[in-house]
Amino acid sequence: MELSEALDKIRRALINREFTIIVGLSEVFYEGRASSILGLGERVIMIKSDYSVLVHRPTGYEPTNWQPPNSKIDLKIDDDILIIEARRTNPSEVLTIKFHKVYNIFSQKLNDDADFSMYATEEDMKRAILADPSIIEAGFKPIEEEKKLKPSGFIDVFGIDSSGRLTVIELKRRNATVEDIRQLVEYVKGVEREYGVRPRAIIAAPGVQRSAIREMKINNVEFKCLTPRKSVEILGKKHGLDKYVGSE
Amino acid sequence: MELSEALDKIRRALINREFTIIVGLSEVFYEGRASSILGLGERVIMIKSDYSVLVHRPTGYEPTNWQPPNSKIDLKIDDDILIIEARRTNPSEVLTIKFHKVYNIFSQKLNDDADFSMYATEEDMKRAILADPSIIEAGFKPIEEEKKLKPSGFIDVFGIDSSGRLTVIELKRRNATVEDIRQLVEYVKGVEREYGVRPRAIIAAPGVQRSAIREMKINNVEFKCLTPRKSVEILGKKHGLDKYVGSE
DNA sequence: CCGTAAATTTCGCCA
DNA sequence: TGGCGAAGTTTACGG
Repeated sequence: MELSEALDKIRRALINREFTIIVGLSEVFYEGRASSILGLGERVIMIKSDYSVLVHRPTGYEPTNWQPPNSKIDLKIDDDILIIEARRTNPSEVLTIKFHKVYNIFSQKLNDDADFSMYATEEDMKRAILADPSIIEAGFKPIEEEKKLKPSGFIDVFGIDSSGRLTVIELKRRNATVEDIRQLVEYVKGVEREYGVRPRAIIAAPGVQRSAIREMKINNVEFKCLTPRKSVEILGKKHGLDKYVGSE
Repeated sequence: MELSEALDKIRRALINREFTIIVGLSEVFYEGRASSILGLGERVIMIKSDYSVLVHRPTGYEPTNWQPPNSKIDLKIDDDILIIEARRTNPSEVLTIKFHKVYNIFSQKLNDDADFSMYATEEDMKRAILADPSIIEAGFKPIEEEKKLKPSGFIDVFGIDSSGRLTVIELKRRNATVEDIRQLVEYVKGVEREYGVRPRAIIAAPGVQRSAIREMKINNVEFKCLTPRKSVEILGKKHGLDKYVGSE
């Protein structure tokens, strides 16, 4: 495709805030928080209607380079090269894409107002505990969620156990790491500063990494197995899902 | 576009491991580590040559749904709906895209063997200190990089200061947070366990968050201002890399 | 705006 | 393969 024709097409598409996809042979440069250079190769560039820019190579989940929404996009042709420059400020960053060849351009105004719902998040685990505190243990009573601690941090679930002892619960939707345990221990210290008594500490997660177990023993952290999936079942959302997705 | 024609096109493209882009009206379902439902809307689906799948809405950096490389992709038409199913195992996850309409399909084999180079990373900061330890302070001598600690963790740079005192340096390419300071303090404790003496602790970063300053004072953590950009400059003077950086 | 933490984080390194 | 930590992390939700 002629580069001048490509430039016109892209310019029109951007003015109309169309979803724009450019396929071609390009080099990519980035300068901002870091710097990067991507040599000449065939790849796909997407410019979305919010003026975010993504550079995708033929493999991998992540874009190699990008610019977030509301970037300022400039187009020009220089020395038979189509240059797309996407700038943002704060932090000041510039993404420069140099197309040596443009194979194909697609652009279209896309309409997408659909709801996106995600289940089996850490938030669902918290809601399950609040809905049925006995899944932690019999007699557990939540006092507060997202309790703010003095210097910094938020306790996921703060409550009292059946013997009236203050209890700090940290939730993780994946196996807990040593870092997660340290975070929980910091919360324990925060509660101790505020109340003058050392609370129980419970990590509620699907599992615990080996290295974290050591840290748990040292700091008297208890483990309660709780998975995101189980939490969703407790919340009774499973039915809403499996009419769409076959359960096996 | 006829869905049967679309299916044929996509099937051929996948067999040939072409970069495939499908634009149309779709619903998206995900079931695996979590679950999600995305209602009917116009969006762009990319299937890369490594069989990774990305679902992009008209705005935002992130794909709303995806499947990583090497997913198993099945196509079928059911009730006048084109269904693309991408499965992976370990963890078991399935992404289901239901196209009610397909507006456009692009597919092409893309060739991209280019090098990707990133500068001004945390790794560059470490290399800069090893190349010129005086940027930490006069007389500083690195002993070890990425020193492994007993229970867990790696010290970025481990060394001795001009008075012979053990020194632990934690690097951050961005302003240090209270979590970063706590991580550093854990490393200090690890060194104390191993050597029986409490080392100096230095956080080397462009800056420090307000809340982190409190944590630094409590734990006697020192701050040394070092930016990724400055580090690259130092490396450039020593190794002639500056022809890549700052050339605009 | 900063601060805090989640995320289907992903990715890369290394044992 | 699993643990460990960085990332131009991004995104969301507070104050």
